Amino acid sequence: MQSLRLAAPSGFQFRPTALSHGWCVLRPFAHDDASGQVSRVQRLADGGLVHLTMAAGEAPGEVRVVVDGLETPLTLARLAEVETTVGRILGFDQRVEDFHALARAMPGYDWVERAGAGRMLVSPTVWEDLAKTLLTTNTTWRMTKDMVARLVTLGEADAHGRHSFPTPAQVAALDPEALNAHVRAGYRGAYLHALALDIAEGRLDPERWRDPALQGADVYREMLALKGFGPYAAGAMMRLVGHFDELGLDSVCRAAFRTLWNNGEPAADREIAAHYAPFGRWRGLAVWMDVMRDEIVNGAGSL
DNA sequence: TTCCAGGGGTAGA
DNA sequence: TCTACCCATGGA
Repeated sequence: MQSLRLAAPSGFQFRPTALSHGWCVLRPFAHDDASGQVSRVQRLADGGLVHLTMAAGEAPGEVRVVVDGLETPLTLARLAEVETTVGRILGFDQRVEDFHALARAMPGYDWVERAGAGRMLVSPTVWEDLAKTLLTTNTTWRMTKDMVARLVTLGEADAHGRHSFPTPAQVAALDPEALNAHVRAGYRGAYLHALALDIAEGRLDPERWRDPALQGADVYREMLALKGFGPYAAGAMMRLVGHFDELGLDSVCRAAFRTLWNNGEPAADREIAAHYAPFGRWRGLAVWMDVMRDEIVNGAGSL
């Protein structure tokens, strides 16, 4: 076991980042309500499996990471990989200052900067986020958690039986029927298998989408071209690769808008879009802040 | 039994 | 661009 202390960017807050959406409770992530810790098993580039436990550090702007499962002290290469992975998961590279400045000036959004919200918890690979997003479509959150949990058992397990997220090759190695017999993803199973196969065989490189130099419209178009990814799924994925110019509306976003901004009345998507239009290139993030406001500000425990 | 969930694909207008 | 219909799954 080895304990690390990582320096987070200015203004970073652990809790609102960990709870920025439901990802912290989708395997292999786990969230401990009492301690606020986020943990997961991670497969390193050299094949070693580590269990990472991430938490707010004692000092402001510090994140504490406990690494378990491999011989310690870690080699320098493994140490560097763990630091990079944790920084990515917690969005250390996400620049939220401009969004905070904008939110500060918008009625009803001043809490965002005060709470230190705006960073999205992401997976170590875009592939993992794609697979999970696909499994949120047209199903309940409960079912999503169950499908993801079954999918994750295809990954390698550590000595305690805790699995890492399977690689595209591990998922693609099963035939579609066997995959779906295991994951029980319904019609989504074929899309999941095709996605894994495209990545494993090099036809698709979703990691590229994290390049901030890419135009959001181009990334969005490529996401929409994936089977099973419509406006909701592609819009939600955009948030996870650092582009916020799509709304990614789903039933949760519409419900949040109805409650917060429309006197409990249903609103057409064009009305919702008009509300978020003043946020410009940040509108996709503003949508999600409304969804998570109760969880982050009040600890609603809805995850 | 029917409805619906953190929707999307396809066919036909 | 819009609509109708279909798509597995499982809880309410």
